[in-house]
Order: sequence, then structure tokens, then C-alpha cells
Amino acid sequence: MIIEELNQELRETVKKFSKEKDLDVIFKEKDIEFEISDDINRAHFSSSTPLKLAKFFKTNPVELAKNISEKINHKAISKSSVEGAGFINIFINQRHISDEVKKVLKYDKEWGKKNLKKGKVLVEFVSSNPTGPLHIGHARGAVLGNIISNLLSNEGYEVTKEYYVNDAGRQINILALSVLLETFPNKINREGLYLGNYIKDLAKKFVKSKLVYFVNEPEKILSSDTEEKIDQLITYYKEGSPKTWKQIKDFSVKEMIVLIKADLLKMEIIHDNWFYESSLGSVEKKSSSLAKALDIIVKSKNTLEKDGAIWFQGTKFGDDKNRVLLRANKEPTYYLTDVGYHKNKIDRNFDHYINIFGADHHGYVARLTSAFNLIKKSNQDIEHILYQLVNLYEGGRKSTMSTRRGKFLSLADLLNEFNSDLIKFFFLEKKYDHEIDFDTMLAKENSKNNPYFYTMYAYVRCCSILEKRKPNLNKNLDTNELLKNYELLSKIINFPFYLEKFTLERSPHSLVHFTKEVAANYHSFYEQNPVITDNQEESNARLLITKATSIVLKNSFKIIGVTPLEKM
RNA sequence: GCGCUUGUAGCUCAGCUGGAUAGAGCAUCUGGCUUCGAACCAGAGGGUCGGGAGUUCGAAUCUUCCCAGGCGCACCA
Repeated sequence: MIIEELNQELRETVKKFSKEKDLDVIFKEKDIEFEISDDINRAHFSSSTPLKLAKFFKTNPVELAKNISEKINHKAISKSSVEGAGFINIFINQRHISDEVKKVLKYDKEWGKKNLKKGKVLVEFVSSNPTGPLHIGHARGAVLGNIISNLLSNEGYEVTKEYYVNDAGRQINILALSVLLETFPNKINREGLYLGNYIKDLAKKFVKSKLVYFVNEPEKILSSDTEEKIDQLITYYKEGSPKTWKQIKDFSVKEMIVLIKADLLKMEIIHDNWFYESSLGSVEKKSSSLAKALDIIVKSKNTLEKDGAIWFQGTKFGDDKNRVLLRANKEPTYYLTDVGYHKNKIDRNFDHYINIFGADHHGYVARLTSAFNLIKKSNQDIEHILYQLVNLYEGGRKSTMSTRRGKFLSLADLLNEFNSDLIKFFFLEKKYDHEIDFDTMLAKENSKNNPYFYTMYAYVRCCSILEKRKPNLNKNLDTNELLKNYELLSKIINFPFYLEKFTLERSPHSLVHFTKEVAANYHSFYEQNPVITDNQEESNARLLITKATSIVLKNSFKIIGVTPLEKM
């Protein structure tokens, strides 16, 4: 890539210059670089390096810029100058642009893709409890995890997308209880249980599909405390009708996962691996990930015993309090279970781990990271990406979502209103650390303004022209045409650089904005430059620009996870 | 109270690891379809970048203090 070559040249020049001056200063690499200019009338590439280094060289920036700029030499440079407070501005020549455009066409589907082997990454995302269908908040995590995975694998990482299924624990028992009470006649108050319509559906399906044993409702008086009462009921059915309990629990979890998978499939988001909490085994079993993780942490002397429980000394690592790992009754807490899960991840030998969580989990990150660092192998590391929550509004009024109370906007309902590619653009154009207020009515009214249409329309225009006439690569390019449209071409030929940047920055929204800009440049180009004309050379150059644009848009769509349309 | 996070045009958002005149879309206003798809283009107006202070050649961007919103502070998951 030209920018990398220019940076290389710039760094060598600066190095030479400092040797001449007999100075031995080590510079930060990012201080010595060119950036792609956003104003092509000013420059194709510009650098503020002289401004940054003037102090080290004890000279004024303009002077330094002149010195450096005179020494920079690259065959692609057509003009280089010093402007402003000490910026180096350079233009590249027509020959180079033309070569680059040819390269884009040659690489086609591969343009922007790196073939280097960069290591194995495990991306965990969605991981919603199978106690209810996915809702709009999960959808945000889903599209985010998907695009981050795509960006990474495009950069040459070997990516595994994983969904962690919490199929054990109290929440699952509550799910089972909710379905059970819906299945058998009883007069028990359902307060605190899962109340969504999907529970009724599960119960109906359960009755149809299985031979069930009848269970009675408990005769003894239940606690007046909701949570206590739920636990009493769970114990009553679990111990009183173990066979039915297990049947209904397994059935409910299985069915919920079927639903979740179906929703994700509709979004064309497919996890490579579904990891079940229940497969972690028990702490009693020495060989389980749970036991191994606990063992390592205890041996690292970062635990203490209090009230019969084993606590992790989180305060040593900046947590505000210590956390229980193993309860006095030898039951693992959720924390230990998750640490055990990460032990399992570690043993599967990835180089890098990314967890994509909703921002409501942020308090959990420090804890998990400290434990991870104690049990990891060297050269492994973990990273958390937190996305802010989606607020649901109904007619301007905020409505609080709750899976338990059955109050949420399900992904399935969302998909009935909007196509999945539209939803992807909607979520991904916003940075993930920004909250989103979602009002279905408003969203319907505004859906026409979704950048999806604007961007896709540019692609459709390209396709429709290319259907009429194909560019000829063997003919000479009208280089004047290329230079005239450099603003568009700059994005096209620097596409791999942009992708690398977006991946490194973990800023998928930038890719969406980038495609919007490419589309804008193309729309503008389209209005001003009839592509199919009698002037063969001119027409061919414009066809090449059209083809190159379509390549960059198509490759971007693939990473974003939307289907390119040839007609709309 | 402590911690994390957000505050940029009327609205929805980019820009934030310091760089040149703070950008889009929507809305408002003015133009453009007999020609490759007008789901588009060209142009106009609209800003104390939440507020104060600091760091420096330079601050929307870094530091700090306020103000306002969101989230989190379990032997729940």
C-alpha cells in the first residue's frame, strides 16, 4: 500500500536527518506518519510530523518540514510541498493512481483482504440466557459481534464465534417452573416468573410432544416472599417429580435455543460454537474446568476462606470488594462458573479472546479479567467490548424492558417490521458506546432515511451500468479522468488501509460511515459524469471507476453482513 | 456515596491515541429528470463542541473540577 511505503520513507528520512544532526532520539512510530488527506485539493497525503518533532530537533516546524520534504523520495510522488504551520503535503502521480485502480480490479473480491496468518481469536457474543427470546438489545450485540468477527477474519485472524449458553442455575429453574405451572392446572400466583407469551407456547408444545406425568400443586403454605416462594416451588417439583422436572427443564431450554438460533439465522449471524454451561462439569470432579480454574487461583494465593466459602481477593486487583467463588455448600457462584468457562476457553489455545457484553455487565469485566490473567497461558490476552443498551420507547414514552415480565421488543417482532440488513445498518452506524433510543413508530417513519438505502442504491447504480457495458482493462486509461475523481478513488485504493484501521480501532461504525462516503462520492460522480458515452477512452475510465466502486462497496457489505442487491 | 459511560447544528449522529476553515443525514429554503435507475445531485441558512479552569506552537480531542442523563455496585445469572 502506498501509504505504508510513504510512511516507511518518511521514517527513514527522519532517522537519517537525526543522525546528521547527531541526535539520538527515539520517536514514537505514530508520530512519524502520513495520513490520507480529507481535502484532495490540498493534498493526497499529508503529515504533521514536522510539527511534532520540531522540539526534538530544536528548530521551527516549517524549517524542519522543508528539510524532510526535500529528502523524501518515492516514485509515486508528483508534488510535495510545505504548507501551513509545518505540514508536508504530497500528491501522487497519475501513473500510480492508474496502477492502483488496476490492482483493485485484479484483486476484486480479495481487495481489502489480508492473507497473513495473524493468530486465533475467540469472539464470544450474544450469550443471552435461554430463558426468553432474543430482544432488540441482544440484536445490537449480535450485529456488533458479527461485524467485529468479520473485520478480524478479513485481517487474517482465524476467528471462532461462540455463544455461551447459561443452561444451568436458578434462572433456568425459574424458566422450567414457569412452563410447568403453565402445563399443569394450578392456582399458584405467577408473580416473579417468566410471563411472556412464549411460555404458553412452550407449555402447549410440551404437552403435545411428551408423555407427561401429572403433578399436583403443593399443599403446604408457601412463603409470602416472592423469591423465597419461587425457590420453594422449585424444590417441591424438583424433588417431588424429578422425572417430569427434568423433562420439562430440558425441553424448555432446548426449545428456547431453537428459537434463539432461528432468530440469529434470520439475521444471518451464525456462531461456530455453542458452549453449554452444563458441560463444564462440577467442582467435585478434579478434571473439570471449574475445579482446575479454582485450583489455579487458590494456588496463586489470591483467595481466602470466610464463613466456609472461598473468596477471590478482588481488592488486590482493584475491585472494590472480594467475591465468593465457592459457597459454603460447595456450590459454585456464577463468577466461578464463568471463570471455569474461561479456563476452558484458555485450554482451547486461542491467542486472543474478545467478549462482547452489554454495558450493564461492565462491573463484571474487571473481576473476570483479573481471574483470566491468573489462569491464562502466556501470550494470551482478553479484551472486552461493551455496547450501550437500547432503550425502548412507545409513542415517545420510555418503556422498561424485562424478559421476566414478558415486556420487551423481541428480535422476531423487529424482523417482522424491518429487514435484517436495515437493522444492521441501524445499529452499526452508531458507535457502540452510545445509547440508542428506539421507538418503533418513529423507526418505521424514518426507515427510508436509513443509510442502508443510500449506500445500497449507489451499488445498484454501479451494477446497472456495468450490466450495459463492461470496462476494458487492456486499454489505456484516461488518466485525467482518474485524477479528476481522486476523492472517490482515494477511498477505493486506500480501502485496505481503512479496513486495517477500523479493525485495530474496533470501530465497525467507521466502516458503515466509510461506505456512506464512498456512496456519496459515487452518486456525485454519477450525476456529473455520464459513464456510457461515445468517447471510448473516457467511457472506459469511468467504467473502471464504476467497477472499482462496486468492488469496494460489495466487499464492505460482506464485512458488515448485508446482502448486496443488484436491483432494488 | 463509589465506579464505568455519554453530553457536538432544531432532531439523529460522525469527528476524540492533539493538527490546517468542526462534518453528514433528517427538517427548512432554492435549483436540477426528454439522456446510464431522481431511493439521486448542486446550493443556502443553522454551532459558546454541556460549563469553568489547566497543559501548549495548536484542544471537540489530553488533565482537573462542576452540571446533566444512562448503567453498575449479590454467596442472582
